Amino acid sequence: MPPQRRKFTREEPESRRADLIAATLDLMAEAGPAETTVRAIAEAAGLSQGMIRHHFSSKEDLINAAYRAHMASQLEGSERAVAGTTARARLARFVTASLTPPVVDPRALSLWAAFLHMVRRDPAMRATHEENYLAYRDRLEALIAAAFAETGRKAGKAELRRLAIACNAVIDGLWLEGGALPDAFGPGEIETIGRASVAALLDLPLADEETP
Amino acid sequence: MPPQRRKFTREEPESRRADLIAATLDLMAEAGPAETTVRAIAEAAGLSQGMIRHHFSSKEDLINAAYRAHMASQLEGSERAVAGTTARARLARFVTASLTPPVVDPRALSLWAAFLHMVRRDPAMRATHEENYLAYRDRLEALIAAAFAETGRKAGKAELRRLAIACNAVIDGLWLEGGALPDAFGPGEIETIGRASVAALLDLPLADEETP
DNA sequence: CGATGAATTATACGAATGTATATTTGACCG
DNA sequence: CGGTCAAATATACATTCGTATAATTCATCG
Repeated sequence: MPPQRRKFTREEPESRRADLIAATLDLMAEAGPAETTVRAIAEAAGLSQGMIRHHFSSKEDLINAAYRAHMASQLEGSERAVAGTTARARLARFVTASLTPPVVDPRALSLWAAFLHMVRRDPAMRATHEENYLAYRDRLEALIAAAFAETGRKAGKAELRRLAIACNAVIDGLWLEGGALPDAFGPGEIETIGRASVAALLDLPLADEETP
Repeated sequence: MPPQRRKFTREEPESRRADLIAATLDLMAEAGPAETTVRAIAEAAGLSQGMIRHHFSSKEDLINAAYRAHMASQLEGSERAVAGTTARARLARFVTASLTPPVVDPRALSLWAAFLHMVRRDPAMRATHEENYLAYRDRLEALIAAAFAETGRKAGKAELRRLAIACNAVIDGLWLEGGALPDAFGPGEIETIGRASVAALLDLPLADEETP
């Protein structure tokens, strides 16, 4: 009787890569970077550990791919459903989308912390990070400028910058606190406070979200 | 000729513990948790690696002690120089102190990220964390309430809570961005935006900081 | 000044990690 | 239906980690 080997089915490399990336993000978020070993990743993906280096050139390569996938998903979350008839409505929905799951999520915060040190050190990851970060802030600044223009408000370049930084900060802070202490807020409380805070910072009434 | 052994001087255990804690925080902030090994800590402290388990019961014990020391230092940073003649001045200085080094610092952000996963898992660290976090928010809410009372403003309990959350969020967000991208802001810009934002959120003019 | 003992160094050990290599197996094709 | 080859498993290897233990050395005290 020969020693039994695991049965398996052949899959497209792309599909396996996606599985490994998903398993990496799960572990990174829930167990932390220290527990995210190649063996743990392979087991979480239901594969043998050789698959990491078969589909990726190294563990670091897999981590980088997982980071890119996560960032893309986050950006997509903020961009979702920003449509609206007026600029103020678009701004309001942008804020709401940025403060709603899956953007605000313990998992997202956990991943952000897990990746921070790697982002600091690895130039490729750092580039990905700054790119997405500035894209988000520019998007916010453009929405603010449009809302101002719509209501006839004038704002200098410097003032616009300050307001974008402030709005971005309150959104980031709520994102952070909502992810760190999800039970400390009632349902919808974070989004409500976020919209009200942006309105107060801009001195611009933001219409309540329209039902799509 | 006997094999030469390192020379050393005896120190108070308390002093050695402090050295090891400082080395741990340095490594954690600059190299990340993965590089913070007992050997690296001992080398950074200029000691041999046996000292970790001689002065602490385990590496985890040392990490916990380092975390407590860091949190105490951070809280002290926010509390510094909150004196002032009026409640509004005290609030303004509290905001400023919370957005000035060493509170706002890439190192502090790095440490926060490094400790996040440990805080999630370890009940003792989690208790330390929530204690300090809520102490900070309560302090902010009390300062807001005092500033309102001073100017004759009335605010319900729920409104006070929402405003404290919002102010806390903008401070946290600026803390995060200032630590993540220190070069993206001019000197004093973060504090200025922080004070202006809190003033806008509360609809309460905050006097510029008085010279002490 | 020699004995005492804790502080310190040095070394060793088992477990776990990332990587490398060898072997097997499933699916497609002529 | 047998051959082919990449996908997949299994195993081995060197390194590093936290921990444990043995061997020294500095400082204090009678």
